[in-house]
Amino acid sequence: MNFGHLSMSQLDSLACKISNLSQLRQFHAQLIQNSLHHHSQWVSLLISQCTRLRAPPPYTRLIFDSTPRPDIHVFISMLKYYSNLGSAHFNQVVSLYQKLQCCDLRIGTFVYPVLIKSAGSKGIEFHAHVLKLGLASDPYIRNAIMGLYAKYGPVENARDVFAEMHERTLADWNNMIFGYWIWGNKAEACRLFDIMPERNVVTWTAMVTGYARMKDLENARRYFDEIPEKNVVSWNAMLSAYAQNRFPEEALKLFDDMMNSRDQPNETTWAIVISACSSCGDCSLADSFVQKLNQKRIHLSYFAKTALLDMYAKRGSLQAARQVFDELGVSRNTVTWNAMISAYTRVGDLASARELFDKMPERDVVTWNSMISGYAQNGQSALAIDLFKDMITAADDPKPDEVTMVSVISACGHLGALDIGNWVIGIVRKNHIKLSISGYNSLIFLYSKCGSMDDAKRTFQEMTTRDVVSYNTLIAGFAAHGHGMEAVKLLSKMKGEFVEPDRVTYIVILTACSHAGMLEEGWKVFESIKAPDADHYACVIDLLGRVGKLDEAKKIIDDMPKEPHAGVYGSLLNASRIHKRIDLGEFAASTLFELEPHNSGNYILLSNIYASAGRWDDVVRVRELMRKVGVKKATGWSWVEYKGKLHKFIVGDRSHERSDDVYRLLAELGRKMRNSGYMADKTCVLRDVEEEEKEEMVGTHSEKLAVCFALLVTDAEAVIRVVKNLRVCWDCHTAMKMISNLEGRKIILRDNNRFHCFSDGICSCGDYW
DNA sequence: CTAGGGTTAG
Repeated sequence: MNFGHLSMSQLDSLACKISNLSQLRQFHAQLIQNSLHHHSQWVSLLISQCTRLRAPPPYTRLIFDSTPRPDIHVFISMLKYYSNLGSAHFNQVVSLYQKLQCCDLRIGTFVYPVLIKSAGSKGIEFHAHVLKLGLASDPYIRNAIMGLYAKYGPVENARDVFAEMHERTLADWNNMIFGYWIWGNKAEACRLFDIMPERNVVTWTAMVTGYARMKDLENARRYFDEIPEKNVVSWNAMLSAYAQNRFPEEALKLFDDMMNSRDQPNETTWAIVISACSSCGDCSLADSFVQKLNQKRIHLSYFAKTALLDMYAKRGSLQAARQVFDELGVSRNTVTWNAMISAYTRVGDLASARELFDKMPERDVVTWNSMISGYAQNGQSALAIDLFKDMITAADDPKPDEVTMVSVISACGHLGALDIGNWVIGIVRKNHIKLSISGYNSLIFLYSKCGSMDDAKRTFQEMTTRDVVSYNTLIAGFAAHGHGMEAVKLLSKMKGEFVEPDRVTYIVILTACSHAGMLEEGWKVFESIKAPDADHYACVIDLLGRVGKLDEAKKIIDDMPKEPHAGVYGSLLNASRIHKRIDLGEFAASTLFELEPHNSGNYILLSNIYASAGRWDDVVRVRELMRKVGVKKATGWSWVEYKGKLHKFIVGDRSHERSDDVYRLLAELGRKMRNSGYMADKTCVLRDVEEEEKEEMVGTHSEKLAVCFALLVTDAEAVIRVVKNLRVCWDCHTAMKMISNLEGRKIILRDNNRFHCFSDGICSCGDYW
């Protein structure tokens, strides 16, 4: 195609026929080829097509930036483009405005409404600006400002501007109604609806979305059915009302009605329908839709394709998701990238997620949150915190929001990093981030995991509304500290406040009872569970097993209505170790070797049972079995927080800068221990991984390294807080008692199970006697 | 009117 001999009006009608992005790109290429891209009118036309086709921001911006001398129409079409995107691109808009001022163009007042609308939630920042310019009384500017306050609040400002208006357009009424609904003022919205001089389909649709927002689907439907002349938007509003309120089946039923009406679905419709399928969990239905769309050769917008991507990702078809992502090419926007990143983190592929994260052209809060929570949820708390630090130091990047903070606070909790946690809480305060229930829950988690139960309780009490997670988290904290009674009390408190316990509640309550040795209370709770699952059985086996009722425990396993899983036999094996029951230990272990042959813990437990009975041949046999199967003893990390940094240690690792001092102190402590009569106990065998450290005391476990580091750097009054990511074993526990006694220090060790408070050679936990 | 991110248990 050659544009050279086409007239302007011919080109214009050609541009309006463009129906997708690749055609747009061809058109663009043709303009460049014919050197027409220097002409503002063509650029402006091109950008309006970008708006119509919802082209991605980087592409559209590229078109704008490649224009040597944009005129006012190019600026306006670019601003309109941003205002149509819906999400705020404030920085871009500001830079456009600055550029506009530099361009020595005559700026008419008609620019300001567009400018205000295009800046999204931050458009209000232009309010002061237009006041300063003395333009605030311009009717069009007033409309824009009113609409903005209606959308982003405070809605009172919108009301005031609305009240002072001399002439109100239908759009003003609609905006005001829309604003009242956004801010939850149903009464005012309905009042305006009743008194307004005329209504159009937008008005009715605003009522539908308003009621949907209040989750009042019946009224939403009532208004929907009354709409005199529906359009696609009304249908879409009702469809998404169903989809977002978890009635995907209703949505799909309505979609059928829509197909039989004179309104045909548009791209938005497809986005809603696809996400409805995705939340339905009905893969085959979604597939049949996609098939139908392909057959009819219906073009899906990048919006709908992002929904499709997410649907594939949530169902676990990562390749399909990636294919959609790749096909989107230049049409990808931030949301597409974000959806793909979270698709990867969901399956634990952090490397692929990070690769995309680093490659992305523009990152928003959700991008950062996806990556940070990706790390946090895959056990990489330290990386989550590091990335958060990057986020707040990066100049151009978005400010953290509540979701960010929830992930980061939780990460600090997992690490037991209270100093870093407090620093994070300081950032929450400084940035005036309002915490919701989840935010408070993460605080309770942080405090519980750091041993500050008073703060955890205080946070819990400060909450005006608590959900089941609030209770579960605090109960889990009590469980880890051995506070069984407080846990049980909370269970009745939550019932009194009509918060329904869920399966996690029962797990944490049973754990609490078990740790506190509260057999009767625990049993009562277990019996009250309506449909106990295998996890609950594992807890109750642990409860019985710890107090020595192993035969009863075994009988319960035999009579279980459901198939017992590894956790159930694990509880039995552990109890067999505590009570030296070789018969049951062998039974449990042999089952476990079949269920999870690569879990080294089971082999270690069994060999410890044999060792405690002096059956060394069997110990050797288990060790050989491990070698044959190819399992190695798991090695765990331990760390201490010192001066806002985590100092991590692991068996055999000497990379820490104070390692030489640490090992020297360790040797010295070992000598002191032997002199005071401590003998390496033979019950802790299978210490192969620690062979290299034979010369030191009983194997050098990571927690001993961490404690020695803390002894070196902290003063004598400070409490030493160590966190280990595995369960502390018996001989190390004994060593901790000795160290606390020898050094006269209080040591708090949190393993992945519970708290151990050592002082004067005694530990608070009742686990190792 | 539409797509993406968060808390708890063993």
